[in-house]
Amino acid sequence: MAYPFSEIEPKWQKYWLEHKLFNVEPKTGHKKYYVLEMFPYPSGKIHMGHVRNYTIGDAYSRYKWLEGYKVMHPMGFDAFGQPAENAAIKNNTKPDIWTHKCIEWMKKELERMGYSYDWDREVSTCDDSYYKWNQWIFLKMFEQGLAYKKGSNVNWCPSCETTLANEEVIDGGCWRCHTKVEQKDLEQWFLKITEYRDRLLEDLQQLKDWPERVKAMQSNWIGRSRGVEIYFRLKDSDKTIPVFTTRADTIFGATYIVLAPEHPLVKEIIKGKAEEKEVLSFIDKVSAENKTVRSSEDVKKEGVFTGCYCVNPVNNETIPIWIADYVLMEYGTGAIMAVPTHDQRDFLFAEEHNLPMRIVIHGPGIKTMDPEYLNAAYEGNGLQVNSGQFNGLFNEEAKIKIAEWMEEEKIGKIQTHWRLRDWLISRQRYWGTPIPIIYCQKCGIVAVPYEELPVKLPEDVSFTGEGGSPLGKVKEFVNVPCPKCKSPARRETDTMATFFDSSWYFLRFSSPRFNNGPFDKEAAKYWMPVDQYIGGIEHAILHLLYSRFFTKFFKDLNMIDFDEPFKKLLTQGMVLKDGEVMSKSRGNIVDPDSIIKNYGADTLRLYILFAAPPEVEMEWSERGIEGAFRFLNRVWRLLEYCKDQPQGKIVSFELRKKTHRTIKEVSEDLENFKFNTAISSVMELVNAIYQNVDKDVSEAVRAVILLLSPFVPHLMEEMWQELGNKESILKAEWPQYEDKFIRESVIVMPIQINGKLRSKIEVPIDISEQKLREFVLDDDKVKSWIQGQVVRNFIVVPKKLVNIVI
RNA sequence: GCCGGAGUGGCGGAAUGGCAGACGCAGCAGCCUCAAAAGCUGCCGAGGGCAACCUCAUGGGGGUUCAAGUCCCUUCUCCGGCACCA
Repeated sequence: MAYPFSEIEPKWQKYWLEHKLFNVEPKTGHKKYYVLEMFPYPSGKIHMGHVRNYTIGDAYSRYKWLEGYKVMHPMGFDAFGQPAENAAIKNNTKPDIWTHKCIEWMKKELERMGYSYDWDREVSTCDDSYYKWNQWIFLKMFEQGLAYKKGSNVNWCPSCETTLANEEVIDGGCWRCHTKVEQKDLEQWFLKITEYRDRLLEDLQQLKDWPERVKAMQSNWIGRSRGVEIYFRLKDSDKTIPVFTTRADTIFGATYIVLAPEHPLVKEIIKGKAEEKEVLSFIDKVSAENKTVRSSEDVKKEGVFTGCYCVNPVNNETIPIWIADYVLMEYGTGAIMAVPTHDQRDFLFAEEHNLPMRIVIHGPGIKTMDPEYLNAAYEGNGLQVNSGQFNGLFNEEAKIKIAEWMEEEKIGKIQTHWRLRDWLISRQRYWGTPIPIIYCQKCGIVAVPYEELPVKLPEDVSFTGEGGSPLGKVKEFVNVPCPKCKSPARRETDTMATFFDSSWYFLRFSSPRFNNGPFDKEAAKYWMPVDQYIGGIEHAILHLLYSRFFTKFFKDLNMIDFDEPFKKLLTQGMVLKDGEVMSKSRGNIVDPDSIIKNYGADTLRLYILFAAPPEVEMEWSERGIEGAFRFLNRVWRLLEYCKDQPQGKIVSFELRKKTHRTIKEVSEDLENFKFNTAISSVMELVNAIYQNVDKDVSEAVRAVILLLSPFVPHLMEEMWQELGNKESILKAEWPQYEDKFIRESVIVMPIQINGKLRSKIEVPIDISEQKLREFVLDDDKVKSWIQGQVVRNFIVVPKKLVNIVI
């Protein structure tokens, strides 16, 4: 008979909720802990990804409770966003009605999993009590010049009919619908995240408990490159062309320069030259080419000579100016110095067009100084040659010396280039936070006064699905007086990207009902930073970068006193089915509901933690679920050996040892999120109990119940109560192991001969080396192995093993 | 190309430089049963041997060490990020 999970689980869920066991308030003298999982978009249904994410957080959170911490473990909903608009059109309803219904369903699903949330702290970003503070933050940024509007070439998703941030473009497609992103010239709102680029990069070093790959991804995205801007004067002119290089050490080898075809100087310098026609037709050809085609790697590098020359400022050499398609206007200055001997792209281009070369770095592998014999550029390190007063220096050193010298001579400037661009946050959608700005004919761009916040989303909006910003069609919303001069003005009809909402929700949780600001300074001081954050790797750049930016902004406003919002980060792996991500289109979704129905939430929780370490991908297996279920039934039946037992049953010392060791192992594993091995240790203990059912197993069973309770909370509450405990297991203490059971008096010592295991002998743990040697050499197997051979070495690793070298 | 991560049985996965494969899944055998299910017990990397046991084995090749899945060098493959980025 399977254990009655469908009765046990709802019973305890109700109990936890009614007794408010997970509600916390700041309290002096208590250790606080803040566990947070990335809050979901309320689609109405949870999927296995949620289950994995939230089960990891819940197990850890419950463990921290038992350890004696006051654990804040909140949950909320990232409730703005496009799917609600689409659903509203499809189901002929309104986004807010739809969203609130979804939130209700979703909450029920989360409750059915037995998660330990403090529901009193719940927030939804679509409530005006929340988005009011989005607007407040926006206005603070606007005041500081960190939020600004500008016209530029922006990413446009034709399917979502809205703009996208650079971070939202994945492989040239929209992050949500994968539609190919187009470019459009539009006036849009940006946040000056670039103002924080140094700190966003440098502070990554503080994040000791973040995964390397996340830090690497952010660092790549921010993309700092240090180098020198060098000024090449045009021959017979006062004009200069700046080029950017990270290899100032190769400047003496620059034998020509190359401009991007779009470079503004090109048309000017070729005017009247014999080459003008050819150059213009080349420019036409390149501009007709698709941008992605042009930047793909295997396309041959093409270019033409402009007929113009410039002067290399370090040696006054006159060198030709070319234009080529492999130089991009978007990066650096749109112009490069070409050093074919030490840059492979320049090398290929120079060979193709028969341009001169000169070696300036002498690497260890280079035998001749004659570039004629090169068949590839040498991009490694070496000593400077043909480099004037820098000859003989190691190039890495020369790189710095040359840069400094160029600055002194005013022929160059040390510079840093960044890949990170400002964050485009305006969206031409309805279901988001209205941007609190009014446009006045006389006063220009005017901020909505703080006391008029929130600018509420109008409710009676018709969704036709025919495109264009829906808010623009609501006259009462758009037409307002200017806050300054009271003359008729027009309200901004774009809304904020939803990533704005999620960039600070972790702070809101510390004081979710606070109405004098986005969060209460004191509460934030107590709870923040988040001690443990858990979520998917897909947010490695987007959400995590934006949240770090907001945190630094709040620090600059003196609202908080720390730099980084998330102390420790765990990125959980995806749940796969048959080697692929579960998705509707693949039709391989396993619905958590059906698993709960057939096996219970405890089984699902146990399985998902046991099947793989949390940070790696896990393959879904129905057999695995059955195994987990089998194990829980086995645990449930342990009660038979605890209740109504005959008096005078003997306590097994071996079992006590196993029990205390298990406590030690599970505690250590939990600290390191090694749920899979923690569970396997408990499984071993359960196996050991079944080997000892004729003895008194009560201590061991009690340990099993406590150790499993973070993973399997409902069943363990039930068993805890069955053992006669009156209070919730959450009021119990995490078990402590006793040293005397961990220490061994006798151990089985493996004996290796030449590193290979040949025998084992049982010896007292504190045996002297002399005694041990005697025992070992007296062992029959050892004798037969070393028979007639000389023992060259006798290595004893105390309490570990013996290795005899013969 | 640069940066980050990973390669261990049929499968998921264990191993502070010290007995490779814990635990689970699948498989095989037995017990229980009229029978089945459930449960319980045992076996379960490959090759050799009646057996005791031996040999090989952690992507490949070198090295350090008494001892390497683990450290170093090199190489291959896969996954992720960035990239004609100067």
